[in-house]
Amino acid sequence: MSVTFTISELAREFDLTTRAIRFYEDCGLITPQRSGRNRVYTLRDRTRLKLTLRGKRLGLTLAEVKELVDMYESPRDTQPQLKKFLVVLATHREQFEQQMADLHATLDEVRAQEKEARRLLALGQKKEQA
Amino acid sequence: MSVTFTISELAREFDLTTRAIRFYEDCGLITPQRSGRNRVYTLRDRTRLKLTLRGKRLGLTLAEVKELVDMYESPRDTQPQLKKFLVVLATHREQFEQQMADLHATLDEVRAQEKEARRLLALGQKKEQA
DNA sequence: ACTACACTTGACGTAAACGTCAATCAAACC
DNA sequence: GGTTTGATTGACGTTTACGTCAAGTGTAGT
Repeated sequence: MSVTFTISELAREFDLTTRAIRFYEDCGLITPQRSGRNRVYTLRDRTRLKLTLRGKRLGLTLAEVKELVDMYESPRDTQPQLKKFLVVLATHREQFEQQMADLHATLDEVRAQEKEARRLLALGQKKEQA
Repeated sequence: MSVTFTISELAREFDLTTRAIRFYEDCGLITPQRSGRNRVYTLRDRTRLKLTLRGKRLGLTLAEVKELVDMYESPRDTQPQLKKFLVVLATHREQFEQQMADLHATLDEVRAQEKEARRLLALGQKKEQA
């Protein structure tokens, strides 16, 4: 059976233009097969596309996304490969943990502002009633 | 007393070029005073610069950062202002919460990969001893 | 056979976020 | 008073991530 997708199916699903999807291919993020001239996307392509968009939402460049996603599928047979893999992973993890801290701080501030604004709003509406 | 900074002091502290700092000024993110031709930065400018960099690490555009940071200092005297403020805040919060979910998922995956790689590495080193 | 529609490649355009000169200016040291 | 040192304002260049035509190809419907 093997599920496949056309480029416009994926475009609709993820709210992208076909141009964007082809661009991701140029960057090596997805490598669809062909049926004649036309691209044929597999579930693996769809997954990588999804990972790409998640990476984008995190502010990664497409090159960074590629490094990450490729790594998940890279060979780790030899000891040196494993060691290098661990080094790169640690680098990425530190960056993500920094981002997590930034995100926590920002969300805390946003929530505090919301709380204060709701307080002021309620206070104002009380006055209106009087 | 009132603490002030020169552009290169800030550049050193935050590991930026002076060009970048001036560019942030062009975007309206900081509005330093002048001493003759030279820019003079206050603690407020420094804070806004710090917020700018945090926003950048989260993948926000400078325009988005400006919207956020400006909002924190915007007037919230009237009811309509407060309501609009709350709407914008909610929008931002949703985006950040999505990002938080993305970040959690990504970090989980990175940690899982690290764990597996460490396992394989230890396993391989055992073999070497034999 | 003609049309419509989806897909293709190719090329140029664009916004964001600076980098990288160049020319100038002003204060400060020797 | 010449010269480093650090600041200024342009102005053009660059990378990333696509948008936007243009022109052609392939297949399905009438």
